[in-house]
Amino acid sequence: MTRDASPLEETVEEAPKLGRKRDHTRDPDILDAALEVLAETGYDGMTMEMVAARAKAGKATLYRRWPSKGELVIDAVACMKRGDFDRDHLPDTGTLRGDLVAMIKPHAIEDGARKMRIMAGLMSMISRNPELAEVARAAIVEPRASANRILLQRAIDRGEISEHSDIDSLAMLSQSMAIYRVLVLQKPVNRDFFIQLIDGVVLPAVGLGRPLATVDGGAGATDT
Amino acid sequence: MTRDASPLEETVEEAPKLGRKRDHTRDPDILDAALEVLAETGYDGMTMEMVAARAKAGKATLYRRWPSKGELVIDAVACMKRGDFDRDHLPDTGTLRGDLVAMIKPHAIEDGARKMRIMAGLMSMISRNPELAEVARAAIVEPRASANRILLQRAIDRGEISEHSDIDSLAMLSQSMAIYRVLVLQKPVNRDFFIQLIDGVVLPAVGLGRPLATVDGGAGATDT
DNA sequence: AAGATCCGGAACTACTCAGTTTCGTATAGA
DNA sequence: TCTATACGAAACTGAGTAGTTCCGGATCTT
Repeated sequence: MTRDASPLEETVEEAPKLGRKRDHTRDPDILDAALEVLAETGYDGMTMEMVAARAKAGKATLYRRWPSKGELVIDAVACMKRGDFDRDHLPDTGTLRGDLVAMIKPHAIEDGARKMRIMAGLMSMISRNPELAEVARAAIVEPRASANRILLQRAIDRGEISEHSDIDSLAMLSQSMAIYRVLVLQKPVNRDFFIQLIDGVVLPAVGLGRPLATVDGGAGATDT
Repeated sequence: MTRDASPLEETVEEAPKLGRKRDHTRDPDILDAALEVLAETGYDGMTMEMVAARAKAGKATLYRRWPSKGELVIDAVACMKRGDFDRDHLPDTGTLRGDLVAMIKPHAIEDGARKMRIMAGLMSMISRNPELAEVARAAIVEPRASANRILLQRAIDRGEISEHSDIDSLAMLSQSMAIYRVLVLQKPVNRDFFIQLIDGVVLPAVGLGRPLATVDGGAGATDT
């Protein structure tokens, strides 16, 4: 887990007297490689050799930095949190539907699909490893759910939807349906799926019927 | 996969000339044991020794009947289809809410939770084994989804909800939220959760507001 | 250039587990 | 009772992998 050495040795660690600096510059490559392999083969299928090969590193380098496969995986999953939604740059189109539709960007879909594949590979481990469960929740699930929560709360503040809406359930809804669709049904999660989900479930659930016969997002959404 | 022998040997198989009949009476125990271990440790964590020990059988007996671990698992998952909802004995209370609430029985919740644990253990395998994916879908997800579809269709036929409701999405909704809650959020899926889901998401989504302030199911449901 | 440190590669150990083989026993039919 | 068969137990084989060790070379600092 990229843990620092104990305070006792730390003075030694932080004073590289001579030679090359302790840069650990290969860490990002290794973590990325671990995520790739994880998405492709799952936790049990992933071997340290695969990760090393993918990162063009030596197995020894991995073990110099992480004490075990489990710790490497936890670190890799945790570092996924970077590069997610900025809470300050969420869409703000003036309508809930516009905001939700604006969240559907090719990059977001692709990123979400990758995270779900990783989640699938971790599933059986997650049920038995609380630390991994927490890290995965914080890195994969929470960012998107909290983004949705913000959009819904804004809609309530605008008076667009009832203040009694079950925000927590609704924030999880799109993610849970997407996970279900990808992992269980093995069907693609694309723009059409999300639009149908928004218009067929989410908006009806908050009391906003379909805006304009579902054919086009008439709600002036600046989606791209 | 409990495949019969090829037609050529079948005559031999079905004519046990002497000695004990080919009863394979241990099969159900072994399949049950496999499901238990699967739920507890996942596909990769499950070993043939564990299954044999749990079923008080010998490893050799397993291999006499199934050619490999993969085939045993597929058979075990497939045989879960038995003992699910009878399409003829679904609740029929006269209202959609009554029907949905009547589906929440302790046994159904427990059974569902077990299936989800099994699903979690199969997740990473499912993405890479189409046959297993299909078997799991047919045995675990389809029965419940189709039960919900029937209830929703009845509500449409009664004129209780709009015929434009997105039945397919709604039928999957409770299951996808339950999977999400159990596997991702690691929170309990109990009666309260389902009630809140029905009143906070499903019914609003089909245009039926909360019936009586959510405090009590005033819809005359004969649930138990 | 010299010295210290990190790296990639490869060989190695120890262990787990899928699948096989063997053998003594229990059981059902003749 | 005799015999064929299925069974449980245990030993065994072979492959794969987590984790370790060692070494030559690359790179940075002085």
